[in-house]
Amino acid sequence: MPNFGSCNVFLRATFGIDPGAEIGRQLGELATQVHVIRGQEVKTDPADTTLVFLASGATKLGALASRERHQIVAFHFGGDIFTVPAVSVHRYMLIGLCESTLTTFPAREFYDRAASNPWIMRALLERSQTALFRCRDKAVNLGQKSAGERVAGFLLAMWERLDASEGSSPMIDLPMSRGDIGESLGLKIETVSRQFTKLREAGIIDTHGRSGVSLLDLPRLAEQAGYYDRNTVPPRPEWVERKPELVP
Amino acid sequence: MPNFGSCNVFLRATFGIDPGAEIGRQLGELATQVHVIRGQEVKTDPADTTLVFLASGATKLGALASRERHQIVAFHFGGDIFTVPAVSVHRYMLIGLCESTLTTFPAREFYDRAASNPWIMRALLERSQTALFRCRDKAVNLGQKSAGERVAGFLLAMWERLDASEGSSPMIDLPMSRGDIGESLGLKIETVSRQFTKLREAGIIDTHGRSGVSLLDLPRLAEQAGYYDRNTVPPRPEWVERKPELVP
DNA sequence: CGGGATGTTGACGGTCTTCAAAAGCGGTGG
DNA sequence: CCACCGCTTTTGAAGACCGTCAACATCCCG
Repeated sequence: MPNFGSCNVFLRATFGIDPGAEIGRQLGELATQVHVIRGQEVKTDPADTTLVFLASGATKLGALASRERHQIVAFHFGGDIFTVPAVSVHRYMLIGLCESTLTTFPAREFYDRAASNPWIMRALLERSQTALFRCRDKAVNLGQKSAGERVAGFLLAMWERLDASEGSSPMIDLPMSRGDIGESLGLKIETVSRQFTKLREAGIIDTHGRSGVSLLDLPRLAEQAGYYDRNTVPPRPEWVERKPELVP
Repeated sequence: MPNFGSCNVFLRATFGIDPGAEIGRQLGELATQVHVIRGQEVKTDPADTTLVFLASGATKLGALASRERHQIVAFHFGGDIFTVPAVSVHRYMLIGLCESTLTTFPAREFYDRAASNPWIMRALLERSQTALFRCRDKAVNLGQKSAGERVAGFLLAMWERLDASEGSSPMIDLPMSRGDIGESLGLKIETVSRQFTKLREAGIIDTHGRSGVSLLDLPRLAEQAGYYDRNTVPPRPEWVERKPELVP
């Protein structure tokens, strides 16, 4: 039985599809409406990729490296479109950070039906690449950066994605716990906490309760994150210090 | 001036396009043929994403976290299609592991021209997702696994991708140096070397020269990689030990 | 066969984790 | 409105793992 809930909102907002159109009906047939509360898992097909539209709320996409070792590979917020992979070497799971409503589709069938619509495929491709680029940046952070750099970088990334109010000192309201942050950054909760304390003592941030964070000094925060310079174009010349080796 | 080299091979092999077709001509106009030797960088547009088809050889896609800190986010081999991101918080660069020939396209324009062809878009989307899933697995490894687990997992992944000869004990010929492996796994070269030594002393692998590795005991190697069990379906039940929290 | 790059091994030190306990927040009920 | 209680967060001390520095061995190419 077709499920026309936030699915229609999704199709219209993301792809510009009139829900009354034939393609809208065909895709709507694949939709499953899901509502989760904080901490609850969204069940996805372990045998095939699931396409997810997060209508409202926030979720974390995590993987099990082994029992007791979780890695969060991405946070998602209202309006996001993403995929939950089938089980391979790691098992992924999608969990609500707060009360959230979402629409899920079996990815393969969705693609089959959407293939004839250039706009949809283009939108899916670009969002997939955005996710890939974010994931690559995460890999760089996990592989090369210290705990302090990771936490600072995390705060900057969240500030950009949560689009804080344009006050004098940007303030963000983190929907995830310190534990979630740790699992996202490959750090233990105690280490995350210590880094928050360091940034607070340095006057770079301030914290309010469990979730409120004021970014008092963005340039210094970017510096702590280990970026060259976030606001100017990165260095262009001389990238070939890794010897080009003798020409044939 | 259109460049019809391995581009035609690419279009035919990947998308089933007859190079004589109009779409083939239009895409061919965007192609740039590149030939690199070991250690040489493939120049890509810092301002826009580049789509790359690797006709033959092998490359590494690396990012600069800062000067002197590189992270390799992916290795690619002949036949692979992938993208090199524009410069954002990190600068990416594509470097040959050995003599390689490839074709590059400006991604945006390629997508514009290919949008009307469902097959191409579908193929691009699925390859993008493959890259995303690999990258997520890498993030899990970097964030949660020990040096020993990372090296063992790396060898298994390379064995699968390089498709070793079907001998009694699989043997692979690594095209990348220990340094490259370290940069891929977020470890220093000395640590990688020590882990190789451990695996060799345990009788799990054997090494021949710089690049040859025999995988003498695959099950034990998978065990060292920290996987539950690579050959059976991962555990299905009881995944919600993270309390679903009180129902409203 | 020789030289330089690549890889290996050892000792030591720093960063993050582990283990343990105290403090703070936030929701519930009086 | 305030006191209580559970859970999250913070803080501290000790230990493990990986990184750093340095020396040596090996491989591969000319």
